[in-house]
Amino acid sequence: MTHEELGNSLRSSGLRLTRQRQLIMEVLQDSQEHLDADMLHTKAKARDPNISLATVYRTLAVLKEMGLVEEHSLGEDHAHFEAVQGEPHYHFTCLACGQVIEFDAPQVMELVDKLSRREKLEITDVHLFISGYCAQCC
Amino acid sequence: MTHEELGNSLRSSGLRLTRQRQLIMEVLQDSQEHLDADMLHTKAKARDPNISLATVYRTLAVLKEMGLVEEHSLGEDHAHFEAVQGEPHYHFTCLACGQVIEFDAPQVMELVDKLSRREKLEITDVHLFISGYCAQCC
DNA sequence: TTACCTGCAAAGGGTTTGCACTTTG
DNA sequence: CAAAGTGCAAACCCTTTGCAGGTAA
Repeated sequence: MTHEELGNSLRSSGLRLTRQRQLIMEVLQDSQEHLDADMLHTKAKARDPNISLATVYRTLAVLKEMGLVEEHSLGEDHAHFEAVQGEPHYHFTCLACGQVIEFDAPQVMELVDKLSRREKLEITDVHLFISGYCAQCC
Repeated sequence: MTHEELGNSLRSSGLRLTRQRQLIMEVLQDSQEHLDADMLHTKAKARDPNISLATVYRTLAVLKEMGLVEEHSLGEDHAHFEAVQGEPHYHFTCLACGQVIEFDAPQVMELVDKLSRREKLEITDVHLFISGYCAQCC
């Protein structure tokens, strides 16, 4: 997602492309991990020392609403965020070391499609989250 | 789960069966909904006006640890709790009316088993959570 | 120019904890 | 009786919000 693409997406919703919004999007995209709001804030401050945590939260809400960012509860008491990639995928978290393993599983969307047809649901979000202990920590 | 069964489970972990713990377990089992801590506290107070919210939280932690209770994040900012039933099952929440639909899906555990073998994981928890709009709210 | 956005600091709300007292085994 | 559990209130921590000043379009 380029500067222009982000700007267009925002403007088509009547929103503005600010320095802070672009920075937060960049940090999310540059990061392979699943950042929480505080880590994101820290990384963003490295490039804009004045950016506030409130802006981080407000921007995450905007980006989520636009479908550019996903929020996950990875078993902790606070949220983690991730720039939306192409294919849907899911997460395993090790309760000992905290490592997150991503995996895909097309069966999940098949199952969800069946369910939504059967129950006439309009699905907006699917989260499959697994926790336990990884090979190193078992 | 009877009084005696709960007592045995607790004692085998070096814990005690208190009036409060039994009450909280009973309220959870009698309830079909997915109660949050506050609703559980309210229902428990109907039978023991002195029971505190802190005890509810502490007891939920104990029951979770023992595998008798599951905690779910149903898309809200606070947790919901449910006495563990026989078969694993999953949840859909309507973003408009808040209704929760439970469904089972054996494919999920198949998939999880494959993943755990491939990655040599020891799985302790599996949560599949779907949100969107139900037939009435679409 | 004028909405919209930001930073700051304070408020909010669910959850946890320290402590003195009570209760279980 | 000793160890574990409870109630109360305060502390915690993540997240949201009110407001005055700043900024994109």
